[in-house]
Amino acid sequence: MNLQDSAIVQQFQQHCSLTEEEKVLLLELEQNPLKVNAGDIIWQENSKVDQFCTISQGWAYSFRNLGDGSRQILKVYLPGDIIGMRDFAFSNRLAGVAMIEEGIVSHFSHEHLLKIFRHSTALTAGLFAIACRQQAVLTERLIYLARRTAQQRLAHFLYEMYLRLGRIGAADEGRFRLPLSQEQLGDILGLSAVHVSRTFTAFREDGLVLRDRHRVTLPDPEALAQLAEFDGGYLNDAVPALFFDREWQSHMLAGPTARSDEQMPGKSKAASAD
Amino acid sequence: MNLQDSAIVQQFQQHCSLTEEEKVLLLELEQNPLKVNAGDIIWQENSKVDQFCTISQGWAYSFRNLGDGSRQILKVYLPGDIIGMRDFAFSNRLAGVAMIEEGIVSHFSHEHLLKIFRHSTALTAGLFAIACRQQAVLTERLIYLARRTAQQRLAHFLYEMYLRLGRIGAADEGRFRLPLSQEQLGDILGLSAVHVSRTFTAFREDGLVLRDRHRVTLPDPEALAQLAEFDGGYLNDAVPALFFDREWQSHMLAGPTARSDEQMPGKSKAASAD
DNA sequence: TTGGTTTAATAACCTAAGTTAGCCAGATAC
DNA sequence: GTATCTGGCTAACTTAGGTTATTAAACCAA
Repeated sequence: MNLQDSAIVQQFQQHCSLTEEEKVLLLELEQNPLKVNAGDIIWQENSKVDQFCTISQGWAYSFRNLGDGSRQILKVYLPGDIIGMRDFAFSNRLAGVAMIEEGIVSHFSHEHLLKIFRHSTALTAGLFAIACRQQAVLTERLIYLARRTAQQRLAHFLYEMYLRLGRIGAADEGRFRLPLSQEQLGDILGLSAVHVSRTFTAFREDGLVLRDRHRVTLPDPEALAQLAEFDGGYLNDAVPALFFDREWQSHMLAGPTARSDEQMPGKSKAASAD
Repeated sequence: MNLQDSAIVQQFQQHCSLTEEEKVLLLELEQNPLKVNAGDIIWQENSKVDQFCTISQGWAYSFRNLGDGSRQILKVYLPGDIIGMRDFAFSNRLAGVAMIEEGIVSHFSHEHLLKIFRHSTALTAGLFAIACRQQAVLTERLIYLARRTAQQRLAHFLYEMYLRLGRIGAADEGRFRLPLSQEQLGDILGLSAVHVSRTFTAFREDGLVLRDRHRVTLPDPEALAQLAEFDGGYLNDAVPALFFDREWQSHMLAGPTARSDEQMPGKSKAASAD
């Protein structure tokens, strides 16, 4: 694993220049790559929290099995995402995580996270920002699960995936691969599989979404976004605090002890680590 | 404001011993107390993110106004909570915050948060844990908004408030004050006010919840929890990482430079900062 | 190939919750 | 005092989405 291959390093560098030490700290997160198969459980609900994990290939999702036999999918993870950081505050997992398709994951420990906290304020702020972004994504989902129609929910999800996939180069011109069954989509959106099917049929008739198995085409992504009342603010924003922090550091550390690559990025850019 | 008055310090000390420097860092969060009235807007949706805020008296809530004129309440804040940390990663507020009743809030800056990151790994981990807990609470809400009936939603919310209020000494024997109108409850639970009323009526007939204006009585809180399929794991858990960190520090810093109050708490206890 | 399994489409029917409206009880104002 | 307003309760009606079932197509294993 070198610098260019690391999706994590790339994400941090989108909004913040990194020192060599910081790059090493991040690369260590991907030190133990492990090949996993479709359907593999990364960890079970209620299992002991001993480590976190990054995903560098494949799709995964976190889920909760509910008392009535149904299931809620909480989040879909794409390459470059950090999995399970929420469990930092808990001794047992609040949700299970499973692979949607085969891929590569790397485990890292609590201790490593604390090591980052101790050694780099910038990375700490970055991780904190990632946690905040995850909360924002969750909040957005909460709103549309609570208040929107099935069409809006599906439209919102598809458009969000379109944006996320676009950022990692896995979508172009409204086309992307979506390896999820309608049952899984239902578990994401709080809908029955039957109603997901009905909704896709309605979208097909309106020419909003074309779906052939796992290939999805959005002829007019913006129309979909409008239907979903999609407001991208929660995905596409700067991290002002990081920027400020670098300013502060270079101010205080100016002189022979200042780090070598301490330039300000012209304009801090969106992070997609969620 | 002295040590004993600070709800924030108390919360951190529930699960981690603090050095004097750390206590000062936390106390500074409540340096600028401001009296606010019922209905006052702390900040508006989309306004610029310039600071965060702690609440030491009164209730508040965060909300989003939706396109169709409806509104979703995202979170209810009680004394001791930190408000708006999620916005750390954004330049504009994703949600507004308003007071439910009069109270006291204290603003603090981005810069102060970074100062904490720089000066105390323990506080950083604690703040990170708080952010994780907030995510857990949000996740729980997402699940019941997506999957549960109106009765379960209301039962879950009431029981959660009962636990949170109990922890700050504002509930006893199933009785507490809940200064929320049925319309506000509907905005929290994704229900119409009419249906909230119907659900309260059903609970009253079943003897599960008695409500007189803002006084709520739960004759049998556990029955309510069972109805809601309430699993308290997301509220009541240790923060193992903090514990580990102290162990590490005392290991490395042992000797004359070790801090004075560096004892391990017998058993780390739940934090309620969410 | 066959037969089994998963996934998807559609129809028929059912139910939980939304909507609208009317009414009453406390507050608050004049 | 009376008028007004807000919050809450109930009833009647509507609707979005759930449930069950059937069929067909795609995929997979032997």
